[in-house]
Amino acid sequence: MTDKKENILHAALELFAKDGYNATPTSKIAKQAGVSEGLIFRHFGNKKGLLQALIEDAETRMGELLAPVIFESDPKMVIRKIITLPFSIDRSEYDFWKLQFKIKWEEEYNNPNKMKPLIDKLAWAFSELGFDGPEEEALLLNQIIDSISISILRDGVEPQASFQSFLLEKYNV
Amino acid sequence: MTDKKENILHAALELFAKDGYNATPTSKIAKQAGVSEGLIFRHFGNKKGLLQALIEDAETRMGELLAPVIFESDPKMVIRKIITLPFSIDRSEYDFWKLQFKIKWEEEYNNPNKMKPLIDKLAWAFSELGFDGPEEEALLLNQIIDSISISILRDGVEPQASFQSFLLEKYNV
DNA sequence: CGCTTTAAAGTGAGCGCTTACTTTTTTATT
DNA sequence: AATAAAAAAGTAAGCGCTCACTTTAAAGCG
Repeated sequence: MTDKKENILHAALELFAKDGYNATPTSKIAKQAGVSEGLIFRHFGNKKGLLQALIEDAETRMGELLAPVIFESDPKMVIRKIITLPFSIDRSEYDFWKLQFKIKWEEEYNNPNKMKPLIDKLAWAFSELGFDGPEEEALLLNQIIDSISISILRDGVEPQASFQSFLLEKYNV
Repeated sequence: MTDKKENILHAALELFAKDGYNATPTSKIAKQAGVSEGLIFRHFGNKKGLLQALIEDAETRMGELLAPVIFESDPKMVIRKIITLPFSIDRSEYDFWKLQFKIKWEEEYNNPNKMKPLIDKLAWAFSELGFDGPEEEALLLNQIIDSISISILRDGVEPQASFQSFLLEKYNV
């Protein structure tokens, strides 16, 4: 990966996250990346290809982020780890995750089943802990995590340690 | 409001909700509305004005939807009504609400404080019911409602009566 | 090593097309 | 015929993308 190629990815990420994919012209990306417009197309084929590269990158990272939860064997720790997750996103990666959430609203990129393995794991954990309706609990917690992430990324809400504690206590983990 | 003006609003709503604002040309809106393109600009000035009209309409409707919750005096009923809300959205209005949620990702249209009155009311209800940390509970429930709406509108998840019951029981309302 | 050849990376002008919006022409109504 | 509403035609800017070309890096070889 050359420097300029990475510059393009970085600029595109920032602009897509802020203004949206369709509202961001390739000319603007090139300008911000300090690169000729043509180079975008040499490296990524077309504008969609550039977005695709960002998405694939994200899928890898999402997998890495969820791995410690999926492979955790202590049910309490599963719940604890998933609750902690959105509060531990690094600021420098906000744009990165914001784009992922934003893109879910574009039909062709949204895959509601992507979270299935996580939800299954949560259901298992709740079941182990003797909750009534572990599937429903899993679904609910997944949605809570989702919505916390959204409030942080979209609304710019400061991640509140107190709210994290509140959740940890609520689930007793 | 003439018929054609309403046709334009209806077509724009559908297309904006499906493809997004920027990806929807006015020519397509006109075609779907069975109207000449110029008429859009006669009625709404410009494309943004058309979007604005849809947003203003939504704000009114949102107020109407939340009024029964805000003015409810029984704390249990406050919780019950807000939980029931996302499950009672009429299918014919999915596009309408989908657009509202989609638009929150555009910085200039997102106003995180819009839900303040509702959250305050929920906090009051939880306080009345003797919950620990009523503010946190209010925030949490508001986010749950938000994420349920999203899963229905964005992911096309069928509203599950069983999940609604699960929540009502969980909150004992 | 030095020299040549090939390949890869990078440039920027510009093309064809679509877009939001405007102006002109037609149609309908009183 | 006069006026307003709608349709049709037109415009200019901006878009994604191509392409002919230059520069830089890598590979082949005596």
